[in-house]
Amino acid sequence: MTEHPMKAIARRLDARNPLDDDDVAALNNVRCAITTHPPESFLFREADRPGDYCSILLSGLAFRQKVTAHGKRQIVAVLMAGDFIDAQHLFLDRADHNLEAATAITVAEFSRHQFRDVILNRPRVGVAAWKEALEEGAIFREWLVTVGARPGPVRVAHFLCELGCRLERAGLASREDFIVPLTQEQIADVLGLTPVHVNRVLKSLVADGLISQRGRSIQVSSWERLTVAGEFNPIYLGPSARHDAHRAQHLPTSTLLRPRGQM
Amino acid sequence: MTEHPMKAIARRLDARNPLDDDDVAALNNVRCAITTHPPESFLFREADRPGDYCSILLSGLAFRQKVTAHGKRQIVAVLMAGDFIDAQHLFLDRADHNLEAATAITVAEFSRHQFRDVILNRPRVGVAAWKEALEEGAIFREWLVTVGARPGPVRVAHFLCELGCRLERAGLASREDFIVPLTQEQIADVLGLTPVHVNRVLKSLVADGLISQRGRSIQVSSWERLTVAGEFNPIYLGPSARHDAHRAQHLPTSTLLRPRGQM
DNA sequence: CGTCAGATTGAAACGGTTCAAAGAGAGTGG
DNA sequence: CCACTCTCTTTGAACCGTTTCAATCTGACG
Repeated sequence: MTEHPMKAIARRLDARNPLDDDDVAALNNVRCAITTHPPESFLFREADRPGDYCSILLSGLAFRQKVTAHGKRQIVAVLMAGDFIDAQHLFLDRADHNLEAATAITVAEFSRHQFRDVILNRPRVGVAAWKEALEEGAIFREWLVTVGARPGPVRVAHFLCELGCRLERAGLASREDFIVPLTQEQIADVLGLTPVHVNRVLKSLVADGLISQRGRSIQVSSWERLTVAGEFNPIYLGPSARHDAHRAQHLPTSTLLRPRGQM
Repeated sequence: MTEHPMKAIARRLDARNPLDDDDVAALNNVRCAITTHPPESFLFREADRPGDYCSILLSGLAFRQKVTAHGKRQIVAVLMAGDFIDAQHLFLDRADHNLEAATAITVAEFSRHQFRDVILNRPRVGVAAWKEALEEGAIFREWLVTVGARPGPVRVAHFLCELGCRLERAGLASREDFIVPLTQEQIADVLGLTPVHVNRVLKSLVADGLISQRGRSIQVSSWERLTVAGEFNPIYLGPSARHDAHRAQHLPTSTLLRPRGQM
């Protein structure tokens, strides 16, 4: 908890691509500080020019969101401990979305310019950062599929599967028993549904025996059935996701998805 | 057209972050080749391990797509001349989506490992590549908003605005007169609608005098009215988009979007 | 014990889908 | 140059998943 915050970053990057001692030393030289933010606070807003820092989330849950001209909010990413908050601002000088804390959060802020130099001058760190950024891109694509092409019940199940997997991977929970610190309204804004509908779908998942709820904590009764209900295939989360996670079943797309090299 | 294909890449990267002569020379040393692909051909498929090349689109239109377990296709990105096709595979070794040609396309393929080395060892090139990748991320976020939070007519108008802007920026057309080489079914798969509904919405845009159609070519009658109808704010496309493009009007979100420094 | 945000439920309404059929345009072959 | 074909576009009408509105319930907290 009170470890040097740069260690958290080094650990995260090392998990993507192994670093050597010099890399870690270079990261440790980056100036940084810890800040905390209450729920519903904004770390930056669309159109802002970011300051000279880049940060990762140390604890709590946050999300990226945008608001349409008609006042509808869409949550476009959910961040948990270890995730980069504003990697975009390493190289782009204007925010395209808002970053909001869902719970109380603690954040490690470090010098953007110093970190940028490490990324650009140390290939191993650069590769790790690239993987990090590209994996977030893969999540965006999967979310686009969920929101654009899946019916409500599948969206909810898929979202639960993803959260479970990511929380487990981050060492924060088991994918079969975790807490979703989001209101149903926020879940609705993730999935492009209404809170009322999210509520009904959640109830039906419970009624069907796929999950049970205690407050905001979710117990998955049958991980396999939930992945089928959510058409969940964790390939997009990258190689370190659990190996035995179930591939999506019943693929009527055999021509499209030729499984080549079983992994 | 028959220029050295590496030049196209150098031009694209230079537009994101200025390169010097050595950078360009390093890029020119990367082995590369030109290939062509007919409409509906796939350049790679989900779960594939990419080969040792990385490519950009030289002409034609292509898109990234995924197919759900229930057989619905979602198009998650549209690529036009100059766009990177598989930057993800520079650092990730498994494809998370399918890449399909919408028209006949020509592609410049270059050595993935060589290009990767240039990116990692030449900071100016690295910065340019980062900006490129991060801007695509911003487009994903905006698409998520469109698909998740905007009604059908707004989705269609927004998509037309984005295509017009990007085609103009790429020097391929005027944003007020361009060709969309996609079927209405493909547009539907971009926007998470049915082809029937896309057709009706398109007709209504024509009836309202916002655009006119001749085959698949679109003439924008009033760019301003179209941006309002599409809630289109080009900030997410990055700094080089046209300066006078209209910001989204009627923002009931003044608390969220404080305009700070007019650009 | 009162309050307040969030969760839950019901009933009516609607945006978009589905199904089905007809029209339009481009390319092909006789 | 016409007839044929095939794909894409267009239109109508019934249907349905989701939204909307409104009311009630629940649990946490001061």
